[in-house]
Amino acid sequence: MSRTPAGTGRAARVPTTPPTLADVAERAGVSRQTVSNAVNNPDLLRADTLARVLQAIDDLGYSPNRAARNLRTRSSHLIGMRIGPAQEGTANATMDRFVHSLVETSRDAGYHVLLFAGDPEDPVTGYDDLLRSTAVDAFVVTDTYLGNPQAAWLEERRAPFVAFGRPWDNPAAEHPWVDVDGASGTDLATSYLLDKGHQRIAWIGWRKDSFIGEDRRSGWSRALHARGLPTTGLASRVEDTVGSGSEASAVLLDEARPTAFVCASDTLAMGVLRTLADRGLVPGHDVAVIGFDDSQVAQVVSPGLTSVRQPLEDAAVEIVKALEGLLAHPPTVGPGVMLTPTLALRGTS
Amino acid sequence: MSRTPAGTGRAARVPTTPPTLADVAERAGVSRQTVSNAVNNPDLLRADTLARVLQAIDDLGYSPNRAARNLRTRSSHLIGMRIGPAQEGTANATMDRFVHSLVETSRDAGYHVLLFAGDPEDPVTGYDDLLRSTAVDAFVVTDTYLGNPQAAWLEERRAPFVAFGRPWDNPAAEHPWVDVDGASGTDLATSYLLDKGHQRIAWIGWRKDSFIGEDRRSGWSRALHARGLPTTGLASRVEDTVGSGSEASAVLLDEARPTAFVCASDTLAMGVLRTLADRGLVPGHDVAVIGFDDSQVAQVVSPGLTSVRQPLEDAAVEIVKALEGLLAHPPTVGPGVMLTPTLALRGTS
DNA sequence: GGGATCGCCTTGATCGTTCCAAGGTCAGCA
DNA sequence: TGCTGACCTTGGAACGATCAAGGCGATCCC
Repeated sequence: MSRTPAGTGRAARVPTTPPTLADVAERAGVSRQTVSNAVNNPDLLRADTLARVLQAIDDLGYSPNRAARNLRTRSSHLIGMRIGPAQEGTANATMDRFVHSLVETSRDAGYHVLLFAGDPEDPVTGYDDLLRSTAVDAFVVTDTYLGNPQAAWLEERRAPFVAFGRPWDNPAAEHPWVDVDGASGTDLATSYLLDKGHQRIAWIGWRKDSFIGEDRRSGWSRALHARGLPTTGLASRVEDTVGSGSEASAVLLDEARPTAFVCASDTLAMGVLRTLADRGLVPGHDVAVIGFDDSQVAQVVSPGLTSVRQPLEDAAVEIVKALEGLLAHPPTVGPGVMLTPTLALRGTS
Repeated sequence: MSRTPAGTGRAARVPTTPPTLADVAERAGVSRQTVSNAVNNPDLLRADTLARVLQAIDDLGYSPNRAARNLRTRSSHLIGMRIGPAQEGTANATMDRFVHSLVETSRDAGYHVLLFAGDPEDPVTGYDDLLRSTAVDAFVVTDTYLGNPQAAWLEERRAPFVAFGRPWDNPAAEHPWVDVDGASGTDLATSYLLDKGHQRIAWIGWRKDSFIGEDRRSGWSRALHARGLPTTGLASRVEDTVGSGSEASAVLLDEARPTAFVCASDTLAMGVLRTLADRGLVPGHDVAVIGFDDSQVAQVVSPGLTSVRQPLEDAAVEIVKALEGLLAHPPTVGPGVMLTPTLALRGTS
């Protein structure tokens, strides 16, 4: 659509400053404000004037200076999101998949995503500075694994933000949030296994202080109880590492003789697969295994790890929707949004 | 260090506008410029004045308005980076690990990372708008798999950018770049296997039109030739999928009887592992396998996939260094930087 | 025909910061 | 006392956009 100004002369192009509203106005023979309107409120202009201005904009390759616009409108059309260091040794790339979705979705809404890092010890670093310098319009808060200090902190400061993760430790929180129903996901997985005839389905999850872990666990027990089956002795809670998953599954196999495992993460599920391999058991045939997160590991490992998949694309869409409400005039805050995961079926189940 | 203004009164805090330079100046009893200097050129102030101003800044919780500063200084302290959609079905999370490193490194240099998405068909979408609206100071260009149209495009526009990936199709390019020496990595892997006594080491790589693929392949053949060993019949070029890797390794095992595989990616290596499992061969014992990228898959799969690891943290550091040179006054462009990968040893070798 | 109304465009002020050039203060020295 | 120079400090003017209000024809209506 747009074109470079004045030909493609390769040689002496001075590093000139980009054209401004005033330049466009002069070329089109109108005032600055008219050009501004052509960009932001085209309806206000007569058709022929609009055409003339747009032509001038195109000729000059004009694009509104972001800094000036931000200053005047007090908004940056930037959404801040803090990312922690990449976790090695686990299969969890959920955050990265989510970032991709968020970037694409927010682009359609006219926003860009600004990433920032913070001290892993202090969940609040980084937010403060961006907020006070009005560098971003809002935040997306993600790491809500254990409670959510950022949310409380931001809420107190009246900073606009949307949480990806429900307010576990404060159900009365008033900020908008979007979350994936983990219990529903593990229920789905467990019910699927039950339908295939499994009766003894074990659970390997995280430490008890993880809200998310307990939520996922509840879906497993719910599904079993719904069919009148016991859960006693079939559950284990460990760290989120392959080794822990392997050990836990070994113990469970010896003591409870399950025919299937549902795990709180793909990492743990990989541990189960290791134990099965050690014992010469064929996953999907002798013992079924289902993980959580549908990581790349689940996708490329043989024979393919069945896994609960979070609808991160939908989550991004809902989050951007909530952000738009939050930044509208007047701001609107809808109820929390809960999304249902799906089951990515593969060889291990 | 900084503190919230005026206590923690929870109730009636009006959504007030943040303090400005003028507010700080008034409180400290000095002029705006003096406050500005306190922030940007503290050396210019007398010690007692500086202390007084800093106190006022702290009291008010002042932070310079980014938009205003950007407008005046014509710089945003933002680095743009385009990300493509997350690739499903492959083990490649290199980009994500790199993004994490880049965000952390650039924070230390006073920059934030702005992510944007673009039409996968057109490698140039997105850059144009950010550039003309002066939304970012510079770009980091990553997807340089096949040639590098973005680089040429940006170069023509005199936009500051650093490429992660050498200018394959134009060695005379004058932009700064940082890259990882893939050939050195596969040489390292191959030599390691040779040292362990392997004589017949196969290669599974990508299509011939991939510069990166051919580079990595050259390290393998270089290492073999260095010991006077032939490469004929030991190489295969396929798509980057698990299935392709599996098929290729099956054929190679039948026809060339290699005792080890070096692969252009972890995805392909996972394919080799699948074939070995199908044939009852034990990886690391019967046949050695080495992948490339040290993905999470390599880390969690059993018995652990040996893999060439790119020093992405170092790459981020070098790139930020190059960016700082590019944005200095006057700008400086150093020579391209080539980094050497390492070998992450695990069970398959 | 006169006044109100409407559509369309223009003008001046403003957002919060940094740059610029000039102004102020004070000690040191003759 | 008056001058010089070093050192801080100061007000005014940008940066490039949008907001608020106003001008100015043409149209409408009684």
